[in-house]
Amino acid sequence: MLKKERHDLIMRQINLHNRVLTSDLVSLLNVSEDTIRRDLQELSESKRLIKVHGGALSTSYQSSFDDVHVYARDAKRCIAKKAIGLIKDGMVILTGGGTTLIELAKLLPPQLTATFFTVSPYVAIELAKYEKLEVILIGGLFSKNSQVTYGSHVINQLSEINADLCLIGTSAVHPTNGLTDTDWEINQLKKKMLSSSKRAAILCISEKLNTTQRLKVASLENINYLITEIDAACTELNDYRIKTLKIL
Amino acid sequence: MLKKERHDLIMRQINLHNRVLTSDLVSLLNVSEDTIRRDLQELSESKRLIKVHGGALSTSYQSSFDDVHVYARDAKRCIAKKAIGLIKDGMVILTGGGTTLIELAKLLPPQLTATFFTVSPYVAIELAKYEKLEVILIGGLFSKNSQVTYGSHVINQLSEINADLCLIGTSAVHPTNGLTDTDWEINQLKKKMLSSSKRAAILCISEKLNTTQRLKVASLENINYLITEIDAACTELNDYRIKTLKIL
DNA sequence: TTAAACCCCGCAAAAACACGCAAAAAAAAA
DNA sequence: TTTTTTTTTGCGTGTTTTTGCGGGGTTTAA
Repeated sequence: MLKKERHDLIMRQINLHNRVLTSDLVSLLNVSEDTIRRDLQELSESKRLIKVHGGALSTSYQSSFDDVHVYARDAKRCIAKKAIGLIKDGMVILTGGGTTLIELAKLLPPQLTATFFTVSPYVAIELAKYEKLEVILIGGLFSKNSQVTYGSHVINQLSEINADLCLIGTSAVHPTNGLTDTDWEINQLKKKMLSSSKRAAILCISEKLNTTQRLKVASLENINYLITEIDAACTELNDYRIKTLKIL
Repeated sequence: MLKKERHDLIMRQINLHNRVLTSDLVSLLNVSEDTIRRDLQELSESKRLIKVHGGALSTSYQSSFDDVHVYARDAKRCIAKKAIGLIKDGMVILTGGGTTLIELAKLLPPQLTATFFTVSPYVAIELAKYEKLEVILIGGLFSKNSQVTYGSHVINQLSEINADLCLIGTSAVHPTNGLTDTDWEINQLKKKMLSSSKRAAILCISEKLNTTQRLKVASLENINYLITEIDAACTELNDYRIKTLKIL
């Protein structure tokens, strides 16, 4: 059999089943493991599949949301990196949705071992790319606006969770008004998320500082970390310097 | 033999089998390897075939590489359209994951009003684009392989659901072995999904017909609809014609 | 911890290939 | 027809590609 044909058959298997085991290919194609491994290596190098221990995966799933334009991506990445500094091996993390959290999910250290609960399918999909993470997607009604799960079912499940750290984005932060939002259901959700975690970090690009929305989620006193893309020492953040809130 | 005749014979072989081995041509035409190699070289230069190590391929041999991301997409869309025919306003639908289901989610009629339960974040994201659909993402552990939620928590939630129609893809279908799969957890999940619905439809591209994987999900008797991209009257499907199974 | 499965690396044999050369064949010219 | 020229072919030789195997390391699951 020609090598190209073999590659073709392998790709067929991958496209058919989304994943394939090296051992299955060995018996299917009647060649040695080494040959299969070398084939997978090559196909992997040309990005036609993703090689993993014991076999290979389809690329089709992995590349769905990569090239979406993200507003202020650099700022969000900067925030994400700071937030990642809070995450240690073995922690249980609870995350909300939003582009900043998705960026964060893309920038985690590859060898991190942790448990992530999230209400965002997008975040879950990104987190699932890390071998060592346990990812739990909290289920419930799916919000068309916020693209997260919400509603009583989600709230119920959050009651059973006690995370080490909660990471959420926000619509608005204000020195006296604290954390505010526009949507009542999302508001409820964030409140519950905060109460389901020992510590909470707010990820917030600087232009949302000093703004207020209609519905209050939490006071600054209930938050442990405020993370923006600007330097923690910057005077712009002076109004937020209270004892219980660490600015990163 | 004239060179031109040889070339014609080589092309005939190529057109006949889509591929040819150098060694086969040597014994077929009783000339030296070098001659064959030179012929293939020439034919390749005039783009009549594609030369590869060990032989040559037809130019019309489209490797599945060329359309990795859209592999069998047409087939899947065809299947999706047939499956959509089963969906009526007001129904409660339960869906699994997989590319076919994602295609289906993209092709729904815009004004459909229905409730969708799904274990796939991808499907949920697509469904959320329809104004009139209620989308419930069933939460739980998120499978890195299958990209769906799974595990006991999912199973528990499925216990509380009684859908009108369950739509799932499959790894393999066989006339006697029925529905089979490779992953134990996904296996459990599919079993439960089937039992959580009044009717069940299997979405399956024809290449998966007559194949079997390690673990049994269900017999054909437990399935109500088998949907492939090929015509329902096609003889290829004869082995699947049992009273309780409608082929679309 | 151990056993099994998986992976990586380098080697060596076999297969495939490339290139020059000269004989053979074909074509062209005398 | 004979001679010359061109083309084609097969062979020898050396190179590259492919493949299986052994040894040894790593990962995984019990």
